[in-house]
Amino acid sequence: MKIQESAENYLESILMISERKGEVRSIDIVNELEFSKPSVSIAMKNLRENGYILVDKDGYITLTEKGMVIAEKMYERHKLFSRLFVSLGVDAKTAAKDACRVEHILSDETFAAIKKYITEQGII
Amino acid sequence: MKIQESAENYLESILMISERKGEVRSIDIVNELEFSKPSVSIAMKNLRENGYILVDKDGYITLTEKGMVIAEKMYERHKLFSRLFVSLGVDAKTAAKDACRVEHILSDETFAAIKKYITEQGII
DNA sequence: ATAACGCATTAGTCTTGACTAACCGATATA
DNA sequence: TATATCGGTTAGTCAAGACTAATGCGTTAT
Repeated sequence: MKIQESAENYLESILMISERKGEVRSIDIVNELEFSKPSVSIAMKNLRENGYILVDKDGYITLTEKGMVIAEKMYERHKLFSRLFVSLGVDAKTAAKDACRVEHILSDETFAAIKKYITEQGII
Repeated sequence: MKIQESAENYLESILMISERKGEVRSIDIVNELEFSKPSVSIAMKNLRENGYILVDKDGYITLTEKGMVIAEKMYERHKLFSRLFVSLGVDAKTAAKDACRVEHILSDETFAAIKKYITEQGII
């Protein structure tokens, strides 16, 4: 089963929230992403059933190894593109919004090439 | 009505085909994008009904002013990103595929910033 | 003249991923 | 104790955008 763009996004959010506040429940994701409770509930059910997250009896969510791999990949891309766009003069909010879309669609090859370039050039 | 990503893609293809072979019918788009005939037929119906294209009695398609504006915007972005990715060392096919996705999702602001940078740096 | 082909369309289906309305169960509070 | 709130779930809906199967309809070839 190929992971979908929306699933990648949820996993990334779980990682971001857990770094920020230490624990993650569905309601935190609702507030973070501004999706409805049912939307998040159904997404968490799918992630759980496919082995990307664990949910304890009190509703606290943790990433599995498999989920963490994806979350970290997306988070790295997100940070890189946000910073890149801002350093090119884009407004922080727009940069974040664009990064949030771009991060999911680029091939590994293209991402690696961009990363290499901006690292070598010392752009960010 | 906000134009959708898929509509932008069809308009861009119409422009590319018309530059390449002078005339465009639905079947040319089928061959170009490798979608099914019904998918293209329905898409053309929507573009026609929303004033982005004209279709004559023999099925030949032309862009309206409104359609051309979008087609050219996407085509410019496509060319810029393809060339950029290739110049960073990405395989041409992958570069084209990634450009084809990125071109639709970036804000005007971010695209302008990228364009400015790569022009100033003489990258492509 | 009839069969075959090429192009377009119609009808109906599927998946992704969002939504609202309504409800459940636990905890907190008047 | 009755009720309100909070977090979560179930059921059902919607839109975008693809698909297949089948049909219509000129044109070409037998």
